Amino acid sequence: MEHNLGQESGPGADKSRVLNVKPLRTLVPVFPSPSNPSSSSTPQGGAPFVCVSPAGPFPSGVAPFYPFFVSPESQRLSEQHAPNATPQRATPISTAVPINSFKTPIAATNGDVGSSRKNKGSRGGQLTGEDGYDNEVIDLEDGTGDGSSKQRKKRGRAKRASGAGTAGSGASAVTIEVDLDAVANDILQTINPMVFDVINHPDGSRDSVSFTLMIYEVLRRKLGQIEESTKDANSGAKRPDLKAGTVMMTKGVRSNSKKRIGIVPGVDVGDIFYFRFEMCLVGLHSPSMAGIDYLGSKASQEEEPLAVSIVSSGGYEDNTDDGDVLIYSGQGGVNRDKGASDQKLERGNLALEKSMHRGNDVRVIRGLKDVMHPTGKVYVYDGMYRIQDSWVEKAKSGFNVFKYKLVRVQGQPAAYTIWKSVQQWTDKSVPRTGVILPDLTSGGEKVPVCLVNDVDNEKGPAYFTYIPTLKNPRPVAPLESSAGCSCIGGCQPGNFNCPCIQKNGGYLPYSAAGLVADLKSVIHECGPSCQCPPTCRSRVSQGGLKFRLEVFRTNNKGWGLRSWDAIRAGTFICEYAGEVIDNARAEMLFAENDDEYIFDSTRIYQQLEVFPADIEAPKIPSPLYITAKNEGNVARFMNHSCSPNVLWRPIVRDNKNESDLHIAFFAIRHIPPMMELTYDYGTNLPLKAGQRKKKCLCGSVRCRGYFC
DNA sequence: CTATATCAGAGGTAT
DNA sequence: ACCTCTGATATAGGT
Repeated sequence: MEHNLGQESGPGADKSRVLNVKPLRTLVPVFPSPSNPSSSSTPQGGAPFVCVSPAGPFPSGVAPFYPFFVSPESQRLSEQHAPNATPQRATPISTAVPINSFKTPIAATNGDVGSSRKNKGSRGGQLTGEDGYDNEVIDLEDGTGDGSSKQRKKRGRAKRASGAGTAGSGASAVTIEVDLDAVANDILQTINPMVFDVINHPDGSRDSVSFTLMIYEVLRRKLGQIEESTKDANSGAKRPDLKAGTVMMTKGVRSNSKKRIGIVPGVDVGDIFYFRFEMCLVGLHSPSMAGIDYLGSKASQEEEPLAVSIVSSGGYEDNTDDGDVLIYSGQGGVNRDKGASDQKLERGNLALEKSMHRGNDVRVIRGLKDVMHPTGKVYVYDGMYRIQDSWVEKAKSGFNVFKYKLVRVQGQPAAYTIWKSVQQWTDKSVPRTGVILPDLTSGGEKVPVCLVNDVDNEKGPAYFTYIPTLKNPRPVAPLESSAGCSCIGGCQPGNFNCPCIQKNGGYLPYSAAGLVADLKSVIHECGPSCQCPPTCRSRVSQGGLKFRLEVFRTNNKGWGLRSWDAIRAGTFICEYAGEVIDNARAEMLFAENDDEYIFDSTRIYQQLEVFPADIEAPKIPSPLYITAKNEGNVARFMNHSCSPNVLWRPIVRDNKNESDLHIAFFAIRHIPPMMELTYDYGTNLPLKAGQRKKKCLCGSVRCRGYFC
């Protein structure tokens, strides 16, 4: 909540006390106090914020865009305290449904469940009917326009699973059939139809790309969650990434489906991806595996193939020493059965050759190892490169390999070089410049959080004490039984006897990679009463910081928060630490208008309405107010944005006969390193006594103009 | 923890 | 039909 220039130094804040010395876990100064008061923040005297007229909440020229955002009226959080109110939604599929809800209807056991291909003649890519569910029709264009080219084998997708049902369905083993296509269809049915209009626009947009990726993530995680909880012992490798991707392709839920040379609308240089399919779905790079994407001789008006994009991710002996130059290896020369051979000037190799001669630049994606997830990769879109040279050389194998020298086009935003810089800071070969404090947590977290200013002369935020966790977790009446679980080795997917899994609708709340499976209104974690170890997958938010964050000086928003490490969508980042206060104290602080660090769970916030069911989220058991003015963690530095990349969710943890309530922040999109972390502060209308609207400086095209 | 093995895959191009 | 700088899991090796 450092959004306002110098606002962190309130009226009572003595400038000389900025960064006072305090014991462990307290902000410690490493420099003398500024002697020149002019470098200090603006004093509190005048109105620090531009107040927006109540008549015009949106800046002129920017119309409210309700199809994708929930209108403030419809999103107002209920402030009634209904402790046990977690009504089942009437939507076709709620965010969490016990698996037996997905039992394939008898009508759908025709061996082609969920596939729209065979039904193309009558229904094309419509999202309904095939699964036997009688859902409202959402008419989707089938982006392929060709339903018969692929006749895939349809194996019965039914899975067997043994184990007790969810609470109330008894403990007898049941055979559960799960049709993932039907599940996927149900999820797609819950999407706001207007979202598809944006996605299907022939020219992509940031929204189109963003929505596509959000839907893909929801599908992928949900399918993975279901699959892991229903798989039997000897089931083979599962690929929810492919399954979700196929569904999206089949239904035409993709952006920029027309392949093109040059930039891709809606995809920014520096954007990151965690699956090849993501790049495929947004039109950045089509092949699901191959490294070179090109227009065939038919597709390009010319008689020759032309390259459009390449992925360099370690499969060949590429050279990436220079951040702006890439020596890329051609494709081919390796065959599982026949062994190594010379590469030929065909396919992608030929296309790159032709593109070089015609001077057509190509998109470059660099695949890197994901340090947070060593088994996985992260793909960085590094923008346009010019093919400057090509030659043939002998690889280590002794066979000929094509090589292409690509040079990055000037004038593009930094992307891969940011990753290189972070790497250099990490291995200490180059120092991070502008560091004021190497670790403002003073060891309070497992990873240091540095304080950086390479913008102006501000020496640091106002004094506060760093605490890593919420001080007085607010006990709430347990929604159900508060008895913890007895999963000695940690809660396991598919164990429907685990009470914690039952509370999450039959699933673990987090994937094996630690991502939230879905952003349901309340996430139930294991708590002190549970017997599972701290490594339990249901304790993700209790592990402290994982990312190397830094508090940095923004250009115009005071201090902000960002990460050296890339953050994958769905990842827990931190909780909101501070001091829990009651309603009366919160009202008082609001009235004094002197606390910029109040977390207020009752604020209305604007949220992407991709899944309208999210309108009601988050349902918090009771209002929660936290002040982080005097004590807090990194969350207090997160600024507001009307197009945020972070979202909060309430976490409930069992603790004897009560439950502890925490606020956890999750990434809602992939966040490249060094990009500011922001969430939607929301609005509090009508304003509480003494409260003022604050001018929003997020710069988003959707900026509401204010927050409060 | 890092490296290697295994293998079922997907869309796209070419045949 | 053929190709391919995947990705999850398993196993072996190293520190």
